[in-house]
Amino acid sequence: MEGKTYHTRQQAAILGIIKGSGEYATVSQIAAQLKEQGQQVGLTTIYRQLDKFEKEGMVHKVVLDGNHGACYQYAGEQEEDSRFLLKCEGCGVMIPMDCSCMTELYRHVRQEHRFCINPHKTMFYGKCQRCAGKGEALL
Amino acid sequence: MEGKTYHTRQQAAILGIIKGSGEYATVSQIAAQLKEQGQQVGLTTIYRQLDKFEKEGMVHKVVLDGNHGACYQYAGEQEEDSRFLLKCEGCGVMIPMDCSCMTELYRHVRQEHRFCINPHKTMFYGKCQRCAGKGEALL
DNA sequence: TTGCGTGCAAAGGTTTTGCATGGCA
DNA sequence: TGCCATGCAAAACCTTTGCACGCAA
Repeated sequence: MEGKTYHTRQQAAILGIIKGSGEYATVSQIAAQLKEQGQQVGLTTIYRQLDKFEKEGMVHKVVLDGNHGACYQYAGEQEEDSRFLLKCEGCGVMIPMDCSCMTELYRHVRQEHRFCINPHKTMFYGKCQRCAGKGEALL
Repeated sequence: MEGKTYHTRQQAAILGIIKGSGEYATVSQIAAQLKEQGQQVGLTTIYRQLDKFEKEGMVHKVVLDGNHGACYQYAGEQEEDSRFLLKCEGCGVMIPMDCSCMTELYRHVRQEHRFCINPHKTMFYGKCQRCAGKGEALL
């Protein structure tokens, strides 16, 4: 059902990057970090490796408005259904959150709405405290 | 604070399309529908009008993984904080939902997490009942 | 008449694909 | 040695920008 796979220098390097920074990173950011390390890796390879990692569930992919390019994050241990992502429409910052209220919500949606949510792609847009405070002034 | 704006044939045509279908539509889909109606409108114009509409709150913009291009929907009356969007990772269908549980969640996040969510961009990914049933078989 | 709106062309990004080469097992 | 992985180049997309012209007010 599944062809064999090889372990390569590039694969290890990419994995090292996204494991290292627990943050969400775009393909170009990953490429830049690899370059800094002297580990030159082609963009195509990064795309293909991340796609594979995502299918395996090893990394999570999130597509955001405002950003250029999708964001990827190492899945790692955080095997909780209580995580979710906030992205501020004001300053663009991304804030990962963790709260049991989400576990509750997921259960509700699954039971009442017959839809099984993938917690790792949950995305909320809105305003962080600072930006909400500014009102609509400078957007 | 705000320059004057003109009403144009193109603006009316675009608004007509997104008002007509309550569904989410991409720019290219809108362009295609306009063409069908014999209402030729340049892509640039569609982008600029939708951007303006979004800033005015007249339409909502959502960026999705799997889709090519952002999706826009007429805001219309639905002035409720209880709506949210589900996108099935299996078959790609988008399911709008409406449930008071979200109003509750938004309040919680605002009070406990100091983040003010924009309800119209809320996006959940997951599996609809049919696709969840299929297990991981295909895909 | 004024100046916003339009649309073409071109540029700027990200992502995908084809294909020859490289390298793991 | 077999075959997946790589990476370059090119293509395919979506989206934005510059600029001259059109048109609403």
